[in-house]
Amino acid sequence: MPSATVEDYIKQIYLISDESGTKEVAMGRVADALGVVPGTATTMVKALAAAGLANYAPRVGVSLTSQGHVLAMHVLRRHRLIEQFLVEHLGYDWSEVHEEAEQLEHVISEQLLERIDKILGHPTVDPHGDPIPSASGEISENKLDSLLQCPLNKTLIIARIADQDPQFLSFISRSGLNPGASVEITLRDHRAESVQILASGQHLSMGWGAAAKILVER
Amino acid sequence: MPSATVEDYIKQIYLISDESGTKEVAMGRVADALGVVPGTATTMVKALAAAGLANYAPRVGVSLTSQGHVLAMHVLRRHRLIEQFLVEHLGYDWSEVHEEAEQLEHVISEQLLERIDKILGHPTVDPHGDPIPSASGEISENKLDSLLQCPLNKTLIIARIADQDPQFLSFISRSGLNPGASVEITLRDHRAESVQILASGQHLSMGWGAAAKILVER
DNA sequence: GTCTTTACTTTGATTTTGCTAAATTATCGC
DNA sequence: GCGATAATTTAGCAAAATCAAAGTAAAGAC
Repeated sequence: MPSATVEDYIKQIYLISDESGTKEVAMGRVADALGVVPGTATTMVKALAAAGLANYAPRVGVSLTSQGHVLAMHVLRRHRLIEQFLVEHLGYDWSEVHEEAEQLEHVISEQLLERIDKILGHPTVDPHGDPIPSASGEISENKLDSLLQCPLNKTLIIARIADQDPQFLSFISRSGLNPGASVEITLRDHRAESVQILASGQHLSMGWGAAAKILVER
Repeated sequence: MPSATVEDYIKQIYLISDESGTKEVAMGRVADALGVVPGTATTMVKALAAAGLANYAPRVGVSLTSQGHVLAMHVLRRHRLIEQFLVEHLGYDWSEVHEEAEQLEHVISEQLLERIDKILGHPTVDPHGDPIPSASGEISENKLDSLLQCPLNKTLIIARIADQDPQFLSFISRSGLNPGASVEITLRDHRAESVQILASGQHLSMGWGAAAKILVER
C-alpha cells in the first residue's frame, strides 16, 4: 500500500496538472506544493516512476501513468467523500473540513468509504463543489465559468470554490458566497483588476485572483 | 505528538495492566501484545520512560506515569467512540469495528472526536460494552461478573465482551450473545471446564476460556 | 551568439522510527 | 549452587523522507 507521502505527491501532481491544463508538471511546482526543496521532489518523483505511478522526463516534468491516475482518483474520492460526510453528518462548515480530510484520507478503509458514499447518496461533488471521482475512477468535470469570464448583470449560481486555503475559504464563507448561493457581477474593472459583485443583497468587491477561484454554472 | 506506535504501546500497557489487575506489566506481555521480539519491547519501553510516559524497572516491568495514563485514556476514548460511531451511524456490526477504529484512532482530531461524542449523546460504553473514558480521562469501570462467576438459573443481561479477536466476536455475534442480550446459565461443569447456556431460546455450551470473556450485569 | 539567470538534478549524508538476531545477564524455584 | 525462564544489551539493519550544496542544462537578455 502506498504511503501517505506517496499519495500526497500523486494527488498534487494530478491537481496541478488538472488546474494548469497541461499533462507534464514542472518539478518546481511539485516541490512547492509539497513544501520540500527541489532535490527532494526529484528524488521522490523518480521513486514514483520506479513504482510505475508516474512518467518522469528530466528537465521537463512529471506526468501520471494510468496506474498513477487511478491512485489519484482514489485519493481524491476519499478526500472529497470525507469532506462531504463531515459537512452533512458532523456539522462542520464547508470551509473548515480540508485539514481533517487530509489526515483521514490516508487511513480510511475501502469498506468504510463505500458506506459513507452510500449514506451520502452517491454525491458527485463535495462541499467546495469539487467533483468526486466514482469508485471506478471516473470524474466528471463540469465546464464552469469563473467570475472573470461569466456574463455581467445576470444572476448566477456559485458552483465551486477552487481553492483550499482556510483563510480564503473563511472569507468566502463569511461573505455568503457558498456553493449554491446566487451572485451577480455588477462591474468588472480591467484597469483595477477588480470585480464588483452583489450577493445576498450585499455589494462587495474582490481582486482578479480571488474572482478567478469562484466558479459559477453557465 | 506521539506516534501511532507509541500510542499502541501505551494503550496495550494500560489494557494488560487493567486486565491483570497489576500495576507493573511484564515486558514479555508487552512484546506479545505488540507482536515484537522482547528486545524491541525493552528498547521501546525505555523510550517511553525517557518521554515521561512510563516508569520502567528492569526485570520487573513497566507501569504508566500519570502522563502515560492520560494518554492511554485519550487513545481508548478515541478508539471506543469511533467504534460506537461506526455501529450507530455507519451500519457496522459491533463485531467488526475493531480494525477500522485501530487505524482511525491515531489520526482523528480532537475537534472531530468531540463532535462524534456529542452526536452519540456522550455514551459511556462502546458496542462491546467497554467503558469509554471521559474527555478529562476518567473511566468508570462497572463491576461485572463473568459467566464463570454469575449465579446459575437466573436470567442475566450481557454487559460486555472482553475480547477483540474477530473470530471470537463473530462467533459471539452469531450466537446472539450481543451486549444487551439475555442469558441464563443452566449448568457449570468444573471437570469438563464447560458452561451450558440458554440464550434467545437456544442451548449452547462453551469452554471456560470463552465464558470468562463474557461479562454480565450483577 | 555569448552570457547570465533560473530551474532542475545529483550526490552525499543525515534523521527518524522501528525493528531483529544473538549473546549476555539476572531471577526464581528447587 | 543449578537450570530454566525471562529480560537486557549490543550491534546493526532497513525503509522512508528529507536537506545542503555543488553541478548542469536550458532559456531569455542583450
